[in-house]
Amino acid sequence: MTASISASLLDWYDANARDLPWRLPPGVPLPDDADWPYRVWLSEVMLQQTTVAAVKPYFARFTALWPSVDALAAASDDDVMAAWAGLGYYSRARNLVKCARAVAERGGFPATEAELRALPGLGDYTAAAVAAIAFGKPAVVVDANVERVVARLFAIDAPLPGARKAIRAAAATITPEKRAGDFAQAMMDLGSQVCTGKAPRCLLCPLADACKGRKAGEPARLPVKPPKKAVPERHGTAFWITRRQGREVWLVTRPGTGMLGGMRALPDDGWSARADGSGAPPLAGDWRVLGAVRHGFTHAHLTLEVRALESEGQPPGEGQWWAVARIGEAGLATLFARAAALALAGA
DNA sequence: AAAACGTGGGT
DNA sequence: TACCCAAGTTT
Repeated sequence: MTASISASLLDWYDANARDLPWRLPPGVPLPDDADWPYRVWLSEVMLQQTTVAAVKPYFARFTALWPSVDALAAASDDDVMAAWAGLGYYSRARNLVKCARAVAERGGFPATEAELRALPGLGDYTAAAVAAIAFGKPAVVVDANVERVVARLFAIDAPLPGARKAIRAAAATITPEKRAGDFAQAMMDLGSQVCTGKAPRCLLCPLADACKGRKAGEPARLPVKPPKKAVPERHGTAFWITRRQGREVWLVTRPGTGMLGGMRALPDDGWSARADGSGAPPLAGDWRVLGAVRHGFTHAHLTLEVRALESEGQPPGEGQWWAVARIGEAGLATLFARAAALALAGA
């Protein structure tokens, strides 16, 4: 019974697998090549909480700039952070570099789930995914897609996150010894294309006959999720400080932890997800209000006012003058890229 | 254990 | 428009 589930799913995958830049076609043996685990790992980290469409151009750029884990390990933090700009969850990029250096140091990626799990930025999901997809290990790979598919398949009604243990145990019963990587990716393809959150396409599902959630009537209500918290509204100010008739702008590097940590940015008034900014500019002067940018984070919505000043002196603290013509290469996170766009439009 | 941590696309 | 949420990890 459970064996027939994995067999049905793999048959479906053989016919319906998505063609993705980091993926082998179904059934193709694992390459005996050190760059293969690197590409799997890189794609998995990029895909954490991030859509396939968003990842594609970043994966292409990273693999062109740094074709191997050794190349990435040798890159500067600044270059990697700048290349990650716009993808979000920047702690991933900070951990990416740490992980690359650790892996280069030990001479390649480890092949076991436990060793992978000990690397920076690899949690339960990513360690299992790399073990299965890069090394063919029969690891139990559970992401949000698998949670949804399994909760429905076995009609697990307990609410998340409490249901995770039961979901994982159920997932383990259908994980095959062979083609573990294909199986993991098949579950994720099924979850993203067929067993979708809102309107599952049960008529196209290779597991419909076995699905207890479908039998029970309302597969779309599973898995049961906890109520969502309200997202606070915050206000802050960013400062566009120029010299040389607006040809250079003052940029800072944000602290290594916290929001947009380690990213180059415009100076601001200390706003955070927890509190509004002070509004206080870093320099006295005749500031011009250029407008505001609205930006949604996971746990706060921000209105960022943008003020501009052509300055004689240097602002206090660490920072650098950056050619405005090259602002696109500064590696600004989307929030500050929008603020910069506003400044350039109003200049 | 709960909260922090980005962004863009879909509905 | 507003809300949802996607191949999660860290503290």
